[in-house]
Amino acid sequence: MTKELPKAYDFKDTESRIYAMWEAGGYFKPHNDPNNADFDPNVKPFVISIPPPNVTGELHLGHAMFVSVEDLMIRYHRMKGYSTLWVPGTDHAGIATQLMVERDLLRTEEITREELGREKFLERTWAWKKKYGGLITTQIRRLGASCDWDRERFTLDEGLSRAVREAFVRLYEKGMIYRGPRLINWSPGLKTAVSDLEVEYSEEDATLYYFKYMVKDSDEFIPVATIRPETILGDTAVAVHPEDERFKKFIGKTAIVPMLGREIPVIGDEYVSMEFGTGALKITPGHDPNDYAIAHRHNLPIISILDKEAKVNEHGGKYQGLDRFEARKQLWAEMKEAGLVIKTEPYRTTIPRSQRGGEIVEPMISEQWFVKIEPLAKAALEAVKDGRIKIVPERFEKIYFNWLENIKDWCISRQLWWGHRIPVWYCPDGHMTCAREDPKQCATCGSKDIHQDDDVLDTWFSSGLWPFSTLGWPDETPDLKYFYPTSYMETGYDILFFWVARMIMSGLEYTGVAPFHTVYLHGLIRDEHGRKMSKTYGNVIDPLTVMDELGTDALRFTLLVGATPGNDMNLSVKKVEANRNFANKVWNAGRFVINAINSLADDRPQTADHGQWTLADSWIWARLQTLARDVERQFQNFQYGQAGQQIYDFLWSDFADWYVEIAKEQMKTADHRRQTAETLTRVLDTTLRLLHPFTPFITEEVWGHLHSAVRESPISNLSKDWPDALIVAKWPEPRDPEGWEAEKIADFELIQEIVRSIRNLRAEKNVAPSKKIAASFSAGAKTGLLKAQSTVIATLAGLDPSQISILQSLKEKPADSAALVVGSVEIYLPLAGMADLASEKTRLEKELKEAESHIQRLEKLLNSDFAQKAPPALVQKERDKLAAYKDTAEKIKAQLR
RNA sequence: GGGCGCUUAGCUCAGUUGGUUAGAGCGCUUCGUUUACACCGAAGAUGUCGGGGGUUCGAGUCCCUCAGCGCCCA
Repeated sequence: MTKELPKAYDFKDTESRIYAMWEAGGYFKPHNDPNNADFDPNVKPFVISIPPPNVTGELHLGHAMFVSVEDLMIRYHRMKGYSTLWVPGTDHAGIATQLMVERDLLRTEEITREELGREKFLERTWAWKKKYGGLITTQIRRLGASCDWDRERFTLDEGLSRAVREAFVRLYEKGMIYRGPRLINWSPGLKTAVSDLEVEYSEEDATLYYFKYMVKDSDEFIPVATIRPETILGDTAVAVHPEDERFKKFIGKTAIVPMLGREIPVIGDEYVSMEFGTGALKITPGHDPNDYAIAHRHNLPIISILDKEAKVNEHGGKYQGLDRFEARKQLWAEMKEAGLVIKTEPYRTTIPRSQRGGEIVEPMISEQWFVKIEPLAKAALEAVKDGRIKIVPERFEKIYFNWLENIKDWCISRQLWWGHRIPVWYCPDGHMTCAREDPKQCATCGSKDIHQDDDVLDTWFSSGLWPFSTLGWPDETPDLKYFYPTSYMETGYDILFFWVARMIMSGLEYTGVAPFHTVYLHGLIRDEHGRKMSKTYGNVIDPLTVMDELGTDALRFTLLVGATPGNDMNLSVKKVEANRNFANKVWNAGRFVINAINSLADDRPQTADHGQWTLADSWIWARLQTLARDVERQFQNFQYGQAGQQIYDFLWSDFADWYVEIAKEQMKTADHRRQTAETLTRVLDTTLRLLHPFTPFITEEVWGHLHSAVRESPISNLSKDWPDALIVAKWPEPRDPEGWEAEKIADFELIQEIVRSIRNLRAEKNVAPSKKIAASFSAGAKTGLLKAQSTVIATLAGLDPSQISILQSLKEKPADSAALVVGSVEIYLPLAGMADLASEKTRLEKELKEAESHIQRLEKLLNSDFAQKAPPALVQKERDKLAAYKDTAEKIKAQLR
């Protein structure tokens, strides 16, 4: 006998213990490991690489989301028998981590990274990583993540760094990487270039400044408008539309840059819109992408007027040294004095801001490294177009195509210290040496005086290699050979371009195959009213707090069931609470079943073998099989939320509310005790298996108790092929119906309807729940069924079993009784004194009206084209319904007479 | 400017080959402490499925259109 389980599920006591048990049991490791002697290459693997979180980050709901979904995918496939591997790891997150350490240095030691020096700073950052790097993985464990921690990777590990180096050198050797001065997005706050993706555009209030571009040797001027007056200092032309009657006479003339006096040409270009602004455009190729393109067409010089901190440089004349915004103010004031100003007006426009720091990004000419992206993008496009990779939900494929079709070369160098340093060395003559191993001398001239490029690579360059670099690439390791390509890539749609697209490009380029065959994208999590969670707004939900208060399973179930693929979800603690209650329901259903099993050992009479299956037994079994089929289908279609909801409904409504209540009665009879315990066991076992990927802790815990109870019981044969832990139990495979199910379900549903209508009437008439009442049934064709189920009906509807009469028909209707009509069954409840005749009449009239409205509706339907054109089975179904309503109506009418 | 998504009960949302009385959780009303569970049980109320048009025997579901909200790209 096991000892009594507590009334409420205690997740605090359970979760860490269960996780430790799983990990110690080696269940997170693929059962078929290519590094072991007994490896079988024919066993199918299922592999996910984790989206590596920032190594120094802290758990947020985005992490909780992807861990929940991926763990569900992993557990499902593990139970299905795949050799399942989930590769965990973390990302060095260049900018974010460096900023964190810099901030800390400034706060604690009032020292900048420049003052400290590169080497020392990197030492500090590694120390920081050591200190905080384990936090996020610990938190991911708390979510129940069943990843193979022995295979954990970090993007700056030796192996992964080698992969980065290899990837860079290969591209370099193929001529797909180049270095040069180009117009890039410069983040003055971070003092580094950032890629196009790292710039966000926001619509803001700005000012449009109108001023005069004086034409040389004349009093005439061309009016020009700009948002950024300070860029006037870098103008190298004024452009007008060649057809513009107002200005075309100036084409070929010379204009004078305000305050600097520099002479620049007036050019004609069709890019200029005659309607917009003044119709004339100042051209600043050093600080505007469109102007940059125009400058190329017209061979204009390019002047850069800002330095790395976005202060005006030596090209800005007297404004040198001023911050860009300060320069704007001062220049404008002085232009006003010089009579060059026309007007200013408020203007709404899009402002480019740094995704990280939030400050305004400055387009600037700068020497950077780029990847020629077109051939890579083309291959990545093909892989999705021809179906080698499928994106779920499908609509994101369009978004993916659109991005790749318009992609520009990728700026991969960053002026940071924390990251993979660019593997290129320069000698004094400017020769470049790009090598897999650190070179000792220049490959061109042999000079020993070489130094490595100071820049590091974009963090996403290394994340792009993640699915294969984590498996050992570029070495042909057993892991790489067996587990690559991986199976699903699961992540948020917000990094479709940043990460997913780049992984696809890299995978195809370096390994020749798509790195995964399915991309599953989940949505973002918002607060309960759909607002973005933000610290300033104070609506952030901390997953750790939620787990502390309501349990991991409740959080996971909420995230999994509340979301549809690719759609954002609104989360509230209330929802998690509801699912905490569900966990408790699972616990108590389990407790009931275990008690039932344990009770088989007592000395109450029971048959050794099970008797005839009862209607309830058959019904719950049929329902369970339907559930298994539905869940399987939903999993195949990535409809995890739907699957979870159905399991929830089955367990709570069908199993707990109906079957368990009936089982209590069945357990009292010698003939049925044993089979009832068996059915309870089988159904709970299967349900726990189906539920396990959603709520792994509670299911494992309950299943463990169930397992030991069964093992020590007279029905121990049921568990003979159960494994040691649910996590590796066999997934319930769907089976085809055997043919008997529909009838049993229909019969049981009639019983349910009868019970409900009796309960309803009792409630309406305020009959005390404890009061057992008599009942007469006129059951017609259902007499046999009702007789067989009279105990069930009596128990559930609060009838006195000794005062039930079930007959084909009643000669006359019992006096002083309230009548109920359920289909063709009439029920009489002697409620003398409780039910007055007048209200009885009203109630029956209401029911009659309802039945008649159905009759009307169905007759109309069946007289329409529906009868000819709809599938015959469906038509028959409606005909049957009509017959039933007619029967019901007749019986009610008889009552009213 | 282009594209995508959302609009279903008071709130938050499900609803995938179109099948005929539209579901859940929370909230609300009434009753109940029966030996799995009050983190519970029983009963109940609540919807012109954003508006309009179309296809169809049949539309929350497909098509067109309009409106509001949100996101992505330029």
